[in-house]
Amino acid sequence: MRPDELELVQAIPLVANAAPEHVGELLRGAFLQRFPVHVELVREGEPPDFLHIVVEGQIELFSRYRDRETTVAVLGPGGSFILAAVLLDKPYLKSARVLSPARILMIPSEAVRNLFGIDANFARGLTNELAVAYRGVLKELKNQKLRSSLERAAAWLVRHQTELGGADEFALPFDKKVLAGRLGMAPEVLSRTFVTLQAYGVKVNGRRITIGDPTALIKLAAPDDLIDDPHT
Amino acid sequence: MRPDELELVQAIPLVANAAPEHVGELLRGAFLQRFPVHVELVREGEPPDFLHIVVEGQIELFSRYRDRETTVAVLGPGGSFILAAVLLDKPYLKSARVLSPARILMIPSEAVRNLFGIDANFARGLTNELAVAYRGVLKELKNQKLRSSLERAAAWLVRHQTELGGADEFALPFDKKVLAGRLGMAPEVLSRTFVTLQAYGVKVNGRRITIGDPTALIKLAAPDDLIDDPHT
DNA sequence: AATACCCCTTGATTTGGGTCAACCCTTTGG
DNA sequence: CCAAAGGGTTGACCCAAATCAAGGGGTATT
Repeated sequence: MRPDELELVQAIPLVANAAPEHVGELLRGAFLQRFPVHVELVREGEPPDFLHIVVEGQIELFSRYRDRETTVAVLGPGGSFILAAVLLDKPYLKSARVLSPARILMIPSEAVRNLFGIDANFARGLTNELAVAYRGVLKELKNQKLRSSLERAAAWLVRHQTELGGADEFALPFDKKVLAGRLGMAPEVLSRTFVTLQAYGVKVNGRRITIGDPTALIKLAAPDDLIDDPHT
Repeated sequence: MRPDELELVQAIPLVANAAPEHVGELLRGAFLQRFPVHVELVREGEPPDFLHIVVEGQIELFSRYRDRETTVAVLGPGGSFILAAVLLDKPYLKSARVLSPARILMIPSEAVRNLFGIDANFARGLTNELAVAYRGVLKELKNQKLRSSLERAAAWLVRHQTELGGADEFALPFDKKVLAGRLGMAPEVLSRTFVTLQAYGVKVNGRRITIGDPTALIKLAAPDDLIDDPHT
């Protein structure tokens, strides 16, 4: 790994948690690699060779069953995946593909497990990350079981808007097809949902979204910290 | 805590992971308490005062949103809940109620967090538990998004049967109403689902279930270790 | 410049599952 | 012994969302 890459990698919170004298050990067998769009990084059912951390780009996590497929999450820089599989040394439960050109830090899973036993601070960091991830999936499960498609879409818009600082106009971070998967609906349904949302002041033009009447949208979405807030 | 209770509690895996000299500290402020049916043990949104471990009985974990409610999981002896909330010191994401008379070990969350930093073995145990829980919710999310009601019911029967050692006749562990919630469908739908399952050799008489044609049922359910197996 | 491909939208139709209401049966309690 | 309450089933109906099919519009390719 080149010096500038090393610097980049050491800035990642998970890595930064490890004591300086341990970082070398952790990264000895690690790669920082670029991947083009559409590449499938990991496939569910395989044994966990590496812990993956997104440095750049977007990664879609999804699962297959019979002839169906569902998106579980979309990760951006800073996101890590298959942490639980690495810690338990059990097969991946989901697959991952590259959505937009990405750089991924791949740390051998054995190195992660070893350091976990040696470096308490690193272990603490991993566990926190895992706890946050746990709560994330749980929120997603609640989102799916408790809300309608329209509510999910509205809530996603509200949350995304606040994450972007509250600007009343912004661009979708990925294709509508992917968003539909993330929200748990067919692409056609998302299309119609956007039409319905016009009545709540939402204007859609390609990837550009305008929130014309935040109050109305929020009333529809009924955002709930225990479902939507990524930090609660 | 009485000596016989202490013995019972020390046999719990999570507790047994702690070094003997730490157990006293962990249990100093702990309770082992009995609760009658219907009691709501924790309510979502509240701050996490205790880590809860089920010693006896059944606990339903559920969430509310608007006027809806959904069951997230049903725990038996050995199950722990709200571990992630305790570790992060963030509000509970789900509520818990007693389904059948229960004994619960309640450990002050601060004691858990303190010992986590001191006792590496205890920390390892907690993290493993958390990782297993993470994978559990993720499987449940896949179950919901990838399968139909009929498939979920069939898969549940298959899995429950194998967990009971493969007997072709067994009793439902809780009310059908609760099972319906767990499976993510209305009680009426579960009723109709059981009727449909007759064509696959399933006989239902009150709580008694008979699996007449395991092959047919398995073909319908298409069980998948990455969704159904609690240990994978 | 023409073609092919992909993303998205729109319409028509189907269907899985929810809701409402009536009823049965069992259990509990006065 | 009867009433009340709660779990469960069944029928009728409705609605949200999936599916199927066609077509529009942009972009990349040759």
